[in-house]
Amino acid sequence: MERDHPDIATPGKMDQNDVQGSNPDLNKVNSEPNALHVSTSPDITETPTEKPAEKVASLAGEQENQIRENEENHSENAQNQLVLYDPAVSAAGEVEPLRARRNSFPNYTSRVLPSVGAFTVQCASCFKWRLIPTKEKYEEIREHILEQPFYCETAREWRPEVSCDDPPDITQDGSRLWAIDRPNIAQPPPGWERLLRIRAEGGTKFADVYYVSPSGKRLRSMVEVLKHLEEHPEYVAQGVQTSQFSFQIPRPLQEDYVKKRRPPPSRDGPSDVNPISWVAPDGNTGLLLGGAGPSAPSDTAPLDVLDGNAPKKPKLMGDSDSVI
DNA sequence: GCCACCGGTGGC
DNA sequence: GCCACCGGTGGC
Repeated sequence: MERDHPDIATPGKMDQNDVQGSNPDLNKVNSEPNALHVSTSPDITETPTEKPAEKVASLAGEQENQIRENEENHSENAQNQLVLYDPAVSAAGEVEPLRARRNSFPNYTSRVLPSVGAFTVQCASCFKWRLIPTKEKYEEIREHILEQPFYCETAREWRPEVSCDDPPDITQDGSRLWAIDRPNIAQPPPGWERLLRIRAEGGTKFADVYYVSPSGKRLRSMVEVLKHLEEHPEYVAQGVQTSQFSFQIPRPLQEDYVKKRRPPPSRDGPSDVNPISWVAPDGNTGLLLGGAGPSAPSDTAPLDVLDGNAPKKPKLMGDSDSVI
């Protein structure tokens, strides 16, 4: 945490259109606990001639409208928001350059998967989004977001002067993909890493979570975790418990990011899905994920937590109402 | 041969 | 309808 990332997240114009500030609806959004935002680079499909960055940019533009609609129509609850930024766009060098992702081809990119670019959490009081400097800090906040709501003052740990009077660090301007994260997910055990991998748009699933053990083993389900712990009693001896693992994935705000499950074969009915009707999904709150990138090993997404305590709803979102 | 990513589905 | 889980495989 030393650097604030405001810069990261601000590539562009996001500050200006503060959707939040001017849009009353946003407040509603705030009542959502956490949201994640992902930027989709995936769509960027081919066109070898174009550069990734450009594509991303244009894509972002398209999404904007959609997002706005969502904002307007919906006011669901976002719980945690993550913001990711697309490295390609923002040029961030921050995170590690480590391995190139599988889809990054040598020259032309045929597709780039989105990755979490930044983590944000919404202030429970003013509802502005504050970027969280590191994934670890984000995970720490997320773990207790319901019992310990996040406020701008909380960010003073890394930004001494910040307060609700300051403009938001990031806003939903359509340049990123946002997703809603789940609140209260345990931090991974020391030495372990929880990775969130965003899948390409149009697939059957939004993302995958996996854990990397201290020895580098990737585990993709609780079953695998259990098995691995059995094979490595030393971890158990160190205090590692299954309750420290969660494979819950955030949900994209863009409703059609994930392909719907097969359209029921109705016989005459237009079984075809109509591409365009999306109704406003949920609020827009959320997180943004960025494009893949440099991000390294962990591309997880940052999350932002929003308020766990929205004045209005007594229950936080959560879980119970998952989705829908 | 490995493994990151994706699809598909059983079970709730 | 959702999601935990895992098989398959393209691309390295």
